[in-house]
Amino acid sequence: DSQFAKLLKVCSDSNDLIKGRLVHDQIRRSRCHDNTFLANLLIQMYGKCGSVAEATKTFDAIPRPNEFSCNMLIAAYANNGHINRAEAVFDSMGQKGVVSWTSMLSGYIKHRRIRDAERIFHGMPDRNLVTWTTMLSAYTQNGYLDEAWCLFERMPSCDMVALTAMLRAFAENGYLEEARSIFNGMPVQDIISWTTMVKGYAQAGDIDQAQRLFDCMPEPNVVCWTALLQGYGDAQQLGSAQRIFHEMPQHD
RNA sequence: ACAAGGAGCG
Repeated sequence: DSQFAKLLKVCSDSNDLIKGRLVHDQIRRSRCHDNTFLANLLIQMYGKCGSVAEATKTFDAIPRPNEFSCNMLIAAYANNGHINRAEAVFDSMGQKGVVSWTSMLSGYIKHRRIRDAERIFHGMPDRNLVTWTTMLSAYTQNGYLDEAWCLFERMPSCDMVALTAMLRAFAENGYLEEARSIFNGMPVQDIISWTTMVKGYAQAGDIDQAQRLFDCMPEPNVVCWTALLQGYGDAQQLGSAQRIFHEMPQHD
């Protein structure tokens, strides 16, 4: 059954509904057919693949759904435009943990219901780092830089995810120095924060600074290369873009 | 063992 779990995660990650259904068939015919753990992963897989009907059916077939089952279903609904159904699941839960609350928060944000998100955020019994960062992303992804910074300053703790979200918000709004100071203040920069900073310079039109930072990167991956390439494209420096394209390790 | 938050193209 850990093999099934691995297969289902691959299907989820690659949005492969066809393969996911095949795995589901295999599970049904195996002796793990009543395994709640696997059923939960099936809900997740169907949700990621956009099949709300099958996610619902799988959930309904679980004799005793646990908190994971409910949270997977909430996410499946919220991510596929059924916020009202997500609410119904949420309301039906007896004990609502911080993950359930945060999943609903995330659902409202994906529907751009920022006011509802704020209401949930302030009304929650508990908030953890993910909750705070989810609320932060509501602001950063919708152009509320002041609100984002205000929330960021009040966060009890933060990590790479929160720092990178804030870094991007500064960069996108033209505050490159503030973005850079977050970048420099990170305990250790990872590939995503590097790419976000490079992209920030490129978007601001400072392609030279983007290139300089890129040159300092320990191990640029294809995402970083593409971001830089796009920066040269936007800057109309097609010669440099071509050079970058040929310098890329795997240019396909 | 499984759930919620951060990067480019598609």
